[in-house]
Amino acid sequence: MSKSPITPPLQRRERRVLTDDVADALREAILSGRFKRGERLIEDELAESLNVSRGPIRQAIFRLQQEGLVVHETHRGATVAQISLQDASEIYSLRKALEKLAVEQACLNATEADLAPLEAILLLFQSIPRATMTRRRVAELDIDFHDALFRAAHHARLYRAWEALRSQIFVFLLLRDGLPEDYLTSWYLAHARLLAMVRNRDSATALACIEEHIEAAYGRLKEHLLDTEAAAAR
Amino acid sequence: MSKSPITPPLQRRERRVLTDDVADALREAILSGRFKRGERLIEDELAESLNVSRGPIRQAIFRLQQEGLVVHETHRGATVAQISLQDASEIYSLRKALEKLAVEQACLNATEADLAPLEAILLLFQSIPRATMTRRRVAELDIDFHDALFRAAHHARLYRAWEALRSQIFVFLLLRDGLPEDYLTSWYLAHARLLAMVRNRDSATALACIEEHIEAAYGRLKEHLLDTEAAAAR
DNA sequence: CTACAGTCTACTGTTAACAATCCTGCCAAC
DNA sequence: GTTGGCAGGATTGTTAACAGTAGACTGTAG
Repeated sequence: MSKSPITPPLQRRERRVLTDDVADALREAILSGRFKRGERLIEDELAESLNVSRGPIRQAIFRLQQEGLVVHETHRGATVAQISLQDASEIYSLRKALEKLAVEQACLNATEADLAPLEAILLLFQSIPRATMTRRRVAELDIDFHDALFRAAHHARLYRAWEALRSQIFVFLLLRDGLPEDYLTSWYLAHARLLAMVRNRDSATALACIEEHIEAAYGRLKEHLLDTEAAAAR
Repeated sequence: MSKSPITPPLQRRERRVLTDDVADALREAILSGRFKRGERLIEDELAESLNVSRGPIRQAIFRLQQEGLVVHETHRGATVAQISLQDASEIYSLRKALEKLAVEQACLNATEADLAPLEAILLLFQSIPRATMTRRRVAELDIDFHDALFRAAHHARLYRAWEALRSQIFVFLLLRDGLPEDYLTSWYLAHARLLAMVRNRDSATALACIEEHIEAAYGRLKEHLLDTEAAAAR
């Protein structure tokens, strides 16, 4: 996920605190694969390597647990979360429910200013030469698009539920490594269509659209997971 | 919410830690109204009154924030969350989405053992003399019933999303203070019907049922909030 | 009376030392 | 060979002291 480009004007600039930095660092380390799945996160080690005391590390770990990137057991410590087919099923079924609500609410509440970021992401996507496009870059744009959609819904609790899923979805998006041309074009079309429908306040069609979109994403993911699983079993 | 009566067998008895106790104490204090809405939670005070250092208090506050009972701002401290009509709308729209998914998944995954607690709660409800029934007791049974439903869905992430809403819903259930006879009977009927449908794996009807149930609950709540708001304005 | 600057206090954020728990490896007993 | 203690080390949970910030308070000038 890229840092949000526009800081909203005249809003109380929320102060960053050590825990925030630590959480960002750990999240990045996990997402970039520097920490392997299942690896233990030892507070002392992290504290030393990040030059911080254990307090902020501790809080950051709890935050990442809430994001689903880490599992923590009392007196046993934290480990990087592992993902299974079952997890994928959970994540995408919940995601579908949340995105449907988001679309519905966005159709009701979104102003044109809320939709501008979605438009901007699509334009940005178009402006990037296909040759320089990386899997990671697409994943970031994808997450940013949906993030903006959830923001446009103006539903704080829904947004927090989405936050608990977001990083886990990002992990999935990074799994595959090919970037076929037809994926890029269909990515653009699907998102552009969705935006148009929300803009038209066409709730029913938008709902069908997002549902299909998420299901397609899950289908591709599942296929990939089954493939790699089969390959690993060999 | 009453403590769960049956501890599941052969499961790693998760050790309780100070943070857990503190979180429970604070939650109880908020739900019982001992802490008023908007009241500041001062770490030092709480630490002293609970005879614990500030560490566990801190963590407990973050946990309650995640449950939506408390809002926390950097360098400013935590306050007990206040609820508005807008919040009620958010909570019930999200709740509807989550419960629909829960019902769907429960129809797919629930074993008879998962449904037994639901049955038990209904029996318990019947066994309590109407005269001794309190608003709080009904609220606890209500939350417990839905909690068991979410458990029966066998969907860890969905359950965590529900946990982030549960206490807030409980607050709403405690708001009104009358306990009309027809409310009690319709409560029983609605929940019994829902259970029967899940047991029959009748996903479509169960979905319609839960949707109606949540919408009715929201309708009653909204009416009440508008009433008290109007009364306060006078 | 209002607007503004500087100080002061109460509180949160951070640190580092202390206590409790879990896990490992070892050894003895059966 | 397997089971059951029993140290010892590694790691988390807890505490208490230190550092930094936000908001209130005071006093002064316009």
